[in-house]
Amino acid sequence: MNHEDHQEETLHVGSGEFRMTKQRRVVYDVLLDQRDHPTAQEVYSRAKRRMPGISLATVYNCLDTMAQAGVVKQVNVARDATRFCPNLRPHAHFLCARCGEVLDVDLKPAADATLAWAMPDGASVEHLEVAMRGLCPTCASQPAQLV
Amino acid sequence: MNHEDHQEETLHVGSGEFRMTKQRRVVYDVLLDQRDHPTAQEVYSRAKRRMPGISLATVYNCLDTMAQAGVVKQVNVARDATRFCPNLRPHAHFLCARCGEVLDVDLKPAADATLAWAMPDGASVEHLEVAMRGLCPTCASQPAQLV
DNA sequence: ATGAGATCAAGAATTATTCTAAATAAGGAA
DNA sequence: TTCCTTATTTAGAATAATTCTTGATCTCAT
Repeated sequence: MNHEDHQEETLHVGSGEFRMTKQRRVVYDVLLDQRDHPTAQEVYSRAKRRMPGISLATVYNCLDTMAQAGVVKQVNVARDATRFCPNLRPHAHFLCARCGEVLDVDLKPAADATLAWAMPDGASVEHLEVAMRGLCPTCASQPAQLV
Repeated sequence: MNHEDHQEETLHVGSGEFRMTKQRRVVYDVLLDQRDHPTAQEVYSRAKRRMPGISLATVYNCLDTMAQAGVVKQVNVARDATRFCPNLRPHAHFLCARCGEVLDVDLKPAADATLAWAMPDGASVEHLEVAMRGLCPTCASQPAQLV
């Protein structure tokens, strides 16, 4: 008998644990295959190409579940929709004001991102999110836009 | 003739310039008087006590205008409503996961917050927003919550 | 005083996200 | 297998923050 179509794996990563269902697999693969920090809507569009019946609610559920489990990260660089990324290294995000692209910016080896900040004595930081805006290398080297 | 009631001042601060109208004055004073990073709704509630006729749309407009002008900062620590603060020093924000309070965290003197990050070559950073979550000193020193 | 442009008010519209309820799928036990 | 319990998915309604629209009002310079 052939198990391949129905077998699921249970993943233990980060803080949580969750079943890798078909839908979650698709959503996760979407994030892995094109690492451009898509929004939930964008993930939904891409996921539908692979699994036409998938629903937007499910995409939200999957992203949420995986974010809880620590398998993907939620990214907020602007005030619009939350974006998602499967990069688990400690990193910041850089939104290019001209082209709109979102880049990962790695933490330098052995660096401590909180070091520059005068943390209140006794505070414990569990989570850090760094959002930068500016011009990406490509756009910065381009002549100023005439519009 | 008495000018006091109608006279306006024009402020030149940061990048922009704007007229300090009665409504903007009220909104700005609300931010100055209680520096707890209120949301637009919260600013609206407080502003109405001083100027009952003010509208929510106007509060949004005022906050937006002043943010553009660089007189207040928009703060995004969680995914919920944007908060506002009149602190113009370079600083990060710390959201206490237990009590919900938002604290300002100053940049250490002469420190560079981007130093810890491996910025792509040639990128120019115009804006940096740092959001931390964890336990504030008060909550961290409290015994663990039973519930 | 007057006219142009900025600002304000009220409510409708938009949009991201969450919630609800019912249907389906999965894993374990007999 | 077959039955049972629980988790997941789905579709659409509900929520909530924010933006937009329109007409009224205010300000400033003339």
